[in-house]
Amino acid sequence: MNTMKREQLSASMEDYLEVIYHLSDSGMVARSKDIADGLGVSRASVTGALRVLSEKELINYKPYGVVTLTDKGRVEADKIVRRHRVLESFFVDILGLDAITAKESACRAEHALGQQVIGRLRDYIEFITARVDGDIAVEFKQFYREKQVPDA
Amino acid sequence: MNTMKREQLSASMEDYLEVIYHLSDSGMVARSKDIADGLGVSRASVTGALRVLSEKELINYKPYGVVTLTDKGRVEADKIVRRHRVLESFFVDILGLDAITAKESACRAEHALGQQVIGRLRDYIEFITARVDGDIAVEFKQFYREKQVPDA
DNA sequence: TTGACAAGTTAGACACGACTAACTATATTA
DNA sequence: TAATATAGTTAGTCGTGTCTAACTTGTCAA
Repeated sequence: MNTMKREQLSASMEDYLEVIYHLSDSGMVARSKDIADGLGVSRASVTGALRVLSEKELINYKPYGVVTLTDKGRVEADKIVRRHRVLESFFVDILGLDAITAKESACRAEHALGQQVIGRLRDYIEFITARVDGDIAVEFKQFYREKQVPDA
Repeated sequence: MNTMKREQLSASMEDYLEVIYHLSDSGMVARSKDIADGLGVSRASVTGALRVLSEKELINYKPYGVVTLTDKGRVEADKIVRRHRVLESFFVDILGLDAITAKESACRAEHALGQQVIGRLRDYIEFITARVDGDIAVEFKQFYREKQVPDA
């Protein structure tokens, strides 16, 4: 029955997990230094976070050892990464925001929105993207450009 | 030249300011008790927050006195409330989420998204809402309903 | 006008997440 | 293989935001 721990991950811990996921993803082993660099945080902070994630059984971790995701950790990281991707896609493909703003905003908002909102957002992107009668993204781009410079 | 303090408000302080704004809005004086109830926080926490907001010159506050927004505070609160409203509107009017989920999500996301994203979102709502060729919100509602129950 | 209750404050504790400085382990390489 | 550089950990501190318990102030009704 899985002990039913209510332990929601904090935004910080989600960030750590996400970076570990991406580092593992790109073939490399997730090293403490890389995690620190990836999050702009001290190595000492990483050590603390690794202990927490390890206690929650989301990563395999021994002091001075390599860091890998457990199955449970991969599932969690997957959820986070998916949330991130949906948001980033929405910001770029629907709102037409630049890549940097989109990524930064997704990073911050991904911790604040639940599965219901993200799921609906995913549906919305699909819905808008799949429409055949006119390209709404293009039309919207024109709309807000005209708005920005009302009479230039 | 306004001392140019870079002091961004924390999410918590934004919440306090927002509640004070709404309490003042509805004619009443913002009492510590009401702020506490509004945020689901102890009265002691409110006292601490009021001191902080007072130091930042966002509220007028003396121990045991009434709390009112300064001009600067009203400007800040206004920004926060506007962000909140744009998000809530997006969640309800575009994504078709229920009022409760929309409000809760807006409360959490409003601290994570900057003016650029919120502004673009506002434009998007306007753009979609103003379209004459078909009601996209209604079409989308149909879309995700069919999606939820693929063959029921 | 005073006594009781409600509202507000203070003091002290705690959790979280970050930091620096100093130490230890591991790797590299001469 | 021994010296050294790099990576990782530990210990201790800090800021933020929360809490409870105890105290103070304010208010209102008898």
